[in-house]
Amino acid sequence: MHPGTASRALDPSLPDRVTAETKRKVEDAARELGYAPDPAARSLRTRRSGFVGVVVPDLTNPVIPPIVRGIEQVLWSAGLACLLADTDNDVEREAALVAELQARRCEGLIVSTATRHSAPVAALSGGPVPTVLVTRDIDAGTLPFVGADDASGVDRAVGYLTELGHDRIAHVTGPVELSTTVVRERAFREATERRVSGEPAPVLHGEAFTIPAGRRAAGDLFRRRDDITAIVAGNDMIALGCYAALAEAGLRCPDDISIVGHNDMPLASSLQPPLTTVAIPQYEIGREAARTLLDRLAGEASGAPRVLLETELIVRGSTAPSRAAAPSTHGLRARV
Amino acid sequence: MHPGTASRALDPSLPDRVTAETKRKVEDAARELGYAPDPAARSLRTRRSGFVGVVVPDLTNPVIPPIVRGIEQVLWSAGLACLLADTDNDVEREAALVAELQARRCEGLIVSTATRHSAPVAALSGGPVPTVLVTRDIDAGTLPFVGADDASGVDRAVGYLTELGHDRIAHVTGPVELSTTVVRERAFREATERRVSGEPAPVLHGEAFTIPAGRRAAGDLFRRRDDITAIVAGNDMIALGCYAALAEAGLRCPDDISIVGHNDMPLASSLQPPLTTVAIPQYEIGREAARTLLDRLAGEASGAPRVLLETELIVRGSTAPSRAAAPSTHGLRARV
DNA sequence: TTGAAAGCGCTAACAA
DNA sequence: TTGTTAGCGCTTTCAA
Repeated sequence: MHPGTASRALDPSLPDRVTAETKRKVEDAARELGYAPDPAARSLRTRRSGFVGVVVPDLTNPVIPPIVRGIEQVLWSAGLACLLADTDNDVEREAALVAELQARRCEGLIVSTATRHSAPVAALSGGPVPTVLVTRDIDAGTLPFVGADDASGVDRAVGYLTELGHDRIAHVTGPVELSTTVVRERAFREATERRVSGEPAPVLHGEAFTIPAGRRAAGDLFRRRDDITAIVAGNDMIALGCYAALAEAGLRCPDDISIVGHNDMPLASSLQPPLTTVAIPQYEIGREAARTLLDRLAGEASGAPRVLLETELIVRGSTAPSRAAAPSTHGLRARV
Repeated sequence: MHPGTASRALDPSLPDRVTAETKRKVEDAARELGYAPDPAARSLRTRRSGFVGVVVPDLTNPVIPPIVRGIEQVLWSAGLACLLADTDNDVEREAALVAELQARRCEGLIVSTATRHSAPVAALSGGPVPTVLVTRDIDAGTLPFVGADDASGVDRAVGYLTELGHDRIAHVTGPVELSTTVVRERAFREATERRVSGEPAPVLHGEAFTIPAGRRAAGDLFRRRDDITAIVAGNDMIALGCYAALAEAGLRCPDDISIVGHNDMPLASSLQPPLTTVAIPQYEIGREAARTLLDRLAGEASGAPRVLLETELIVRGSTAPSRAAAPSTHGLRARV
């Protein structure tokens, strides 16, 4: 038996390069000897490493794991393994890990970036390793992006609130360094401009997608305005921060103020009150990002497309008709 | 310049194999040319792949991500990359992924197994690839294990409940296929046996670590017993299931029944009531598992040690003094 | 259809 | 200390 023949027999991509007879014999022998081709040698010869790098900002952020699962699942079934790298939302770490992943000859990269300004990520466009961005875009817009259609989700949220009679709606955002914040904020401004008369709706910036950040920003909001009857939160953690600020201000949700979150993270329905939120198809986003990368690896696509998957407004207990609709009990006015 | 010399200059493990002068020259040239050694060729020569496989049962399970982060962080700083594989709690998938990871020549494996009976995982012991189990052990006990000291955590939970005057305590477990369930259940039986007089405390089995499973099991419990005043839940999701079953039975937590969870998952403090729970050091468990693997890779350890990290009882709002302490208002008796 | 041979890029052993 | 050489295990071209 000759190594070349064996190699041919074991290669499933070109069948019938050998006799059925030889093929069977080779396979039997391989099984008997517990033989499996050495990936390093194969990789050296074929110039393909067989894995892709997956860069995430923080695995502890509840939006991320389902996305990673989706990615991982599609990639494994395409015969590719995932090298996982967590940047901890740190641009320097991100730069180091991206470099390391390239040095390891990943065939492709799927990145959820630390910030929309990330230079190391932007530098990937036009480079040798095909890259797809997931959930978090960069300003440059030069790389393929797969995420949720947050804008239409926010628009629907604002629409729902106005249907409930709210006309004093505020937005408490996440960190401005993230594209998700920018997109949601713009969508909020446009939606309120279109649907609510009067002066522009207030927008407060949280410095992170965390409960304390949301609480601080919402606290500021309540100190400045006592007429707000509804809040669109940058995400569900921010919404939880709003819950806390509300409680501190002696207000109740949804009786005094309605709140809408974003993402429909796990346990959103177990909170008190259960959170009305814009759900994004996290798992499907991951799968689609992986598929998009596979297309590029196959050389079947180019450019920097943006794939936006549909969102859904999940109505739960944190939203209710505005009491401001009846002017005499106008929102927070009651307490001043 | 000769390739051998360059290779020596670039190898940080044996310093001073070359002149400082040559070393500088080589490094400059490398930088200028953007040269980085090809990992496949290096791997082929050195017989080291430079990565380890990380097998998880479900990245969506809130206990897992912090552990993976810990693993990933320690491993990266040791120059090893993580190949991530999610088995979705499926033994066949687990078998396939473990095989694939071995075929890819992982230097080591860190596994959180799908079940404590997993044959493919058990087969890893004594095999060529060093393996460390994390959070979930196998019955065979033949592999190194790193996890939390659940037993003492459960013991402390039961102790705390008895201090509050509870003497009718039940346990709603997770799935019996997991070592965590077995350990916690045994600890519960021993603790109640030691601290509570009378007949053995009731134990109900949930079929998964999910809210519906906890709800079903707790519902069964309430149908069978109306004297229970406290529940030790198999984990926090089971505890949430208990919340639901409680509400359905027209009971309140902690007024009628106290509940203690396990893990202190994210948002446990945001639930209503905030969940009293046994916290496990998830991140540190991951780090320690990675360190344990590194020891084996360095050949500095053998055997199958069990490393148990300390737990902590976090007291929140789901536990309160037993009303049964005052016999006339004895727990659930009030409603029958 | 199969055999033979070359070579992917590196590192380790040996020679100078 | 540096240069030279061989070979890791595979795939692929070319020849038979």
